Amino acid sequence: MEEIANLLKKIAPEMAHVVEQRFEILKNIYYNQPIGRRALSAIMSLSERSLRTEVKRLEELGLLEIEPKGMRVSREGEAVINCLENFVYFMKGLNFIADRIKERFGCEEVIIAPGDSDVDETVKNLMGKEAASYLRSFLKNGDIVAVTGGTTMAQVPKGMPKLEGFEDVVVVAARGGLGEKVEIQANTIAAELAERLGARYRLLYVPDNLGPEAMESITSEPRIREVLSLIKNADVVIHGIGRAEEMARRRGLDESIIEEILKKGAVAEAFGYYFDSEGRVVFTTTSAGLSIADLKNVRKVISVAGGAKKAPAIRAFLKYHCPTALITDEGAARKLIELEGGNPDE
Amino acid sequence: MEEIANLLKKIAPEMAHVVEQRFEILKNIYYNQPIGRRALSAIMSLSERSLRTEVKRLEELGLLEIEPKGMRVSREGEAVINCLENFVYFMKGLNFIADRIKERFGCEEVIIAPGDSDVDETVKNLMGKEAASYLRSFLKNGDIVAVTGGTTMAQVPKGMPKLEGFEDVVVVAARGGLGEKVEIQANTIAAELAERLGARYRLLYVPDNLGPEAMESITSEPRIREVLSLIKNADVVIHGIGRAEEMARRRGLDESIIEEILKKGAVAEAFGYYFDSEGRVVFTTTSAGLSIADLKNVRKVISVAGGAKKAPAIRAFLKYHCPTALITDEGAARKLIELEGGNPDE
DNA sequence: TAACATAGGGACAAAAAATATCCCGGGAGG
DNA sequence: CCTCCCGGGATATTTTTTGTCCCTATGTTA
Repeated sequence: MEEIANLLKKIAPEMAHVVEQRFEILKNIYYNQPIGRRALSAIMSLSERSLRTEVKRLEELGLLEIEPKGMRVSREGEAVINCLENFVYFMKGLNFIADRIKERFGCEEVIIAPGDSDVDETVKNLMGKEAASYLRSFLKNGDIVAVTGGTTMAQVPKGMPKLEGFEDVVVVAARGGLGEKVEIQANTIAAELAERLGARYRLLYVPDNLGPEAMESITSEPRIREVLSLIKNADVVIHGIGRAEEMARRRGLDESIIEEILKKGAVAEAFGYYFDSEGRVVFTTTSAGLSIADLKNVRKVISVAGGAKKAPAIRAFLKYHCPTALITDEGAARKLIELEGGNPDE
Repeated sequence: MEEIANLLKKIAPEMAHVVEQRFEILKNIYYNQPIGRRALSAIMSLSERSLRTEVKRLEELGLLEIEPKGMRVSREGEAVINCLENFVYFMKGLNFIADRIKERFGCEEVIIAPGDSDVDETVKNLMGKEAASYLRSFLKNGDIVAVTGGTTMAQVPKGMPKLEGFEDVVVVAARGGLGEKVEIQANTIAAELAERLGARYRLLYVPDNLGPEAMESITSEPRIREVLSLIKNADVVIHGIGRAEEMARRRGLDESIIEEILKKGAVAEAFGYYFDSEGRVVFTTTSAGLSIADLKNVRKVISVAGGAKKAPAIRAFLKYHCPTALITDEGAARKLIELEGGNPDE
């Protein structure tokens, strides 16, 4: 397949754009159906008119159904979306970019979803799907899986089909820490993922930023201790990476502390740790859960994060610790190569 | 590969067309280089201007070199031609057409070269190559191979690489019959094919249309008898199919006889036999060699014929006897489906 | 050497296609 | 009932493609 994609790019590079765009349109409709032209043209940055001509084509090709309620992708269109994803991957040269990231940072696996989640929310679905299918590829019954929160992480359980045979898997939140919307909290994600896997789950309720005494008293609770011990023995960790400032705000840190963190050059956050652009830990929230030093002992670490804006954060984290697998998107991946002084397009 | 071609046709058929056209252009330049725009636009039925834009693109893509002497395909262009050929096959849906022909006429194998040899002489090369590679796939040392003449058949030895290990193969002309240009006579082709295979060959010099007495005296010659016995025991027959009128003229039949043959509805000729559109034998030239009744006993029969104009002739022959393999081209294959009341494009 | 054929490429008008903009009637939901 | 969004038609404008004609360079032949 890769050869054919390269061949086609050689003889008709325009085709890449056309195919990518149509794929993008189809995908966006799929995730928002039924949707109208105007709404869609707003989501994608495309003039309504040019979207209309494309849509008309897609309808003629039978990939799309246009109803008074809006547009929906046809049965055939769905099939095309699924098949096309891999093809678009090669068409965009993402395999090449993935290889370069692998080589540069030493990851075992790098998976890049086409698109940029900064621009197109649906790309997060793809990342979730990829993370889920990667997890599935090696997960054994009896494993302990720790997960963190975040909007991207929230897509991981959604991308996982209902499975059986994982009754002895335990999914657990990697860190305490609330203060976020419930649907993107680690605990929620852990529960959802467990449900998909047919596995068990354990929740961890430890607020961020407790004082030392309060922390001690909470972590001495037997139920909490039990969960913490699970976390320490996690076989798999799936986690998001955030931009330092954004995460600090979302976690409700004091403005003075935020200022201090940023002054120290923090650009990335993961597990409640803040990293500067060289991958050094510059600040730690006092919360219970997975300690970053434990990462080395974890069998599989899966980092999931995308969006061009997050590229510096991803880069910082990769410099600190190279995960087993990085699941990202095209926007972040291209930017990452740029930050490393390369040109994504060869 | 087939899936990708179908996918591409589904989501961007215009692009598929562009790829086909560029491939066609590249191929035509390759077989005629160095060639100018005007000459090329005459060969292909394309306006000079539109060819010019395409050519410019191909040059920008580095597949083509434009020199004062004319255009030539670059080294990379050659690679693209080679790799793309199979892909174009699926893109044009030729596999689908081939399957339909197989099913309709019961052939074991149908191979379709892209293009139409009526329009583009170079397509005959492709047919020759396909025939050669098919022959190679099953030929055993010790086999007897009988061949006929014709312009298309002449491409079969040219498409055969020099081989070893076929020292005990004997290639022989299937029918006597001269009156053609030497380079497309069965004897010439037999000799050439034998040379490529590293095999032996035997020639057959029996003119067409001898009187009964002359025929008898010739066929009683020991050397002739020996060749005839080889032919009767042929393991493989590779033969062309011609249009009845054209062949009758080329063989130098009397005008009155030609008229009579055509009156009987003859449309096809093979081995010196003439068939009407229903596949009935309506006339036989009196010549020595393979009798058409012997076809049934031949292990492998390979029919090689192409060009939209020949479709009725091919159809007639297929109705008489379904060969093991039919090697034809796109023009003939599409027309064949049409004649059978189908639509080549589904 | 001069005439000739064929090469690529420039220029420009005509045609076609893509694009922007606006508006209309219709159905769903408040 | 009104309002909002839906698809789709109509039209003017811009951009791209296509058709035509001519020019000059280069290599070949008489």
